[in-house]
Amino acid sequence: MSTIFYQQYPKFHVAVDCIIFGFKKCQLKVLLQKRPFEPRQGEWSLMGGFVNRDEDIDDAAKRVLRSLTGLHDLYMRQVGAFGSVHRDSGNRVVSIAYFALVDIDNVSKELNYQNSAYWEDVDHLPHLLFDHMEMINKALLCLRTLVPSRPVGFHLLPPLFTLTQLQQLYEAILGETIDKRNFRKRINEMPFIEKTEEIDRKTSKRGAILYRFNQLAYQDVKMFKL
Amino acid sequence: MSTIFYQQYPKFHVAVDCIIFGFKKCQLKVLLQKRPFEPRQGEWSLMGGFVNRDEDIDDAAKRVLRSLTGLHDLYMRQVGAFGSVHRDSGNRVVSIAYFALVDIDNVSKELNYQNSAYWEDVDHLPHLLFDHMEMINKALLCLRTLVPSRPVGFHLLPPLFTLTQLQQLYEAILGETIDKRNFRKRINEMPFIEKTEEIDRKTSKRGAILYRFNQLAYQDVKMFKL
DNA sequence: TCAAAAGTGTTAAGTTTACACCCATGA
DNA sequence: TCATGGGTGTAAACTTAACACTTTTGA
Repeated sequence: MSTIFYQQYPKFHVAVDCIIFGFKKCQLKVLLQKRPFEPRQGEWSLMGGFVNRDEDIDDAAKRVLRSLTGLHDLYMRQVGAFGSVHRDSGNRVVSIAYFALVDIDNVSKELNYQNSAYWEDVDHLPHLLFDHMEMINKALLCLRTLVPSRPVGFHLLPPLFTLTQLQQLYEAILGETIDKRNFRKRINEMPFIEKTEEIDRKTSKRGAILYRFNQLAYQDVKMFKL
Repeated sequence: MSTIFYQQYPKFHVAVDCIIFGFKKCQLKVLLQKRPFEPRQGEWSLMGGFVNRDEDIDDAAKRVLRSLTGLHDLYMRQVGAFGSVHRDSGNRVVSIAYFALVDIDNVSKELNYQNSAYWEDVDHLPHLLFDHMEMINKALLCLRTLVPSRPVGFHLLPPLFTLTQLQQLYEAILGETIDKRNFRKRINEMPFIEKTEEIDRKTSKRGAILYRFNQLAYQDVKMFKL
């Protein structure tokens, strides 16, 4: 074909970097890697990987996410492309950042261990390699913009959750306290957040009703506000 | 350095594609190119270009934008990276989309002509090359999300504008009609949208007061709502 | 003199916020 | 029996939405 046209132009390494968010003990967390190889071995970084020749960039991100979590279907969105000339000290690499939301207990501890990956609180992050902090900040911005108007927070929780857990999740993401009664009033108005028969007894003596997010019921309504 | 590490990984062409928005006659418009070269000569497309070896991707976008508009400092934001394997029928190309907002009368008609570029209404777009329509749709989404909470619309207007123009701009971007009195009430509460002494007589017999957006005054307030 | 766009306030409806006490249970 | 987290409603403040007529002037 007309591939000759393209030959005069330079080529670049293209990578993906993944910001994996989790939630535990009222804290929003990111999965960081203590880089297990050179260059810059031992430094904190996001988990990344190069895009393969016959692989969509989204699929490269899925592959990297899977390799670190063991999860196949997770919520993932592109954050953006990072392409400063000297962003990677080793070579010119254009990297595309993705963020993912996972239920932290579903993530393979085995794979985390193998990859020297650890959960760190988003508001106590160590110094990071290259422009990875910038990537996290942009991902956080995406998340904070998305979360009040789309029911995405549920991906960070187990399938059954209490309203207290849900509220603490929103407080952690948005960085502000929410009035308990107002919060529950709003949640109760959403037909796709369903009360179950189950009771959680782990966090209180009295026990708390467990709720479930019903994706199908949400399809009918398609409206969510904080 | 440790560049050996990178050598085993594939390299790709990296391009930028620019969605240039303008506003004229109550219509939001995009600058499209009738592709003047092979492959796919004659098809409608966004204006794009390959990233140079020692060029930040943002700078590549600025270069392309300048080459088509003649403008140096324009409002520009990244939309995202597009990297499906077969998105470009010629070769594997990862493309990063940017959108820009311009005052349509500032754009060089000369350069538009040289590049076979034409302004088209966003809601009457022709069939476009590759995934360029997808890029425009994502850019529109960005714009529509941004516009009600950030004072970016002004980049689409001349330095002095009437409130009717401003309202029509918002109506065109958001695709909904706005109540005139409510709109003007809100605008009047924003100290950084300043009345001038000038009167516009082009669009009405009576004449309309011209306003100006004061970027510095906005820095102090930093709040804008619709 | 009339057509066409500019300009101007009030009221009702809806939304958001603030706020405090009782309940159930395991230790 | 008491400490802990779970659960519940109302009223005031604020924000948003709906609505119609007068002004100016060039043709």
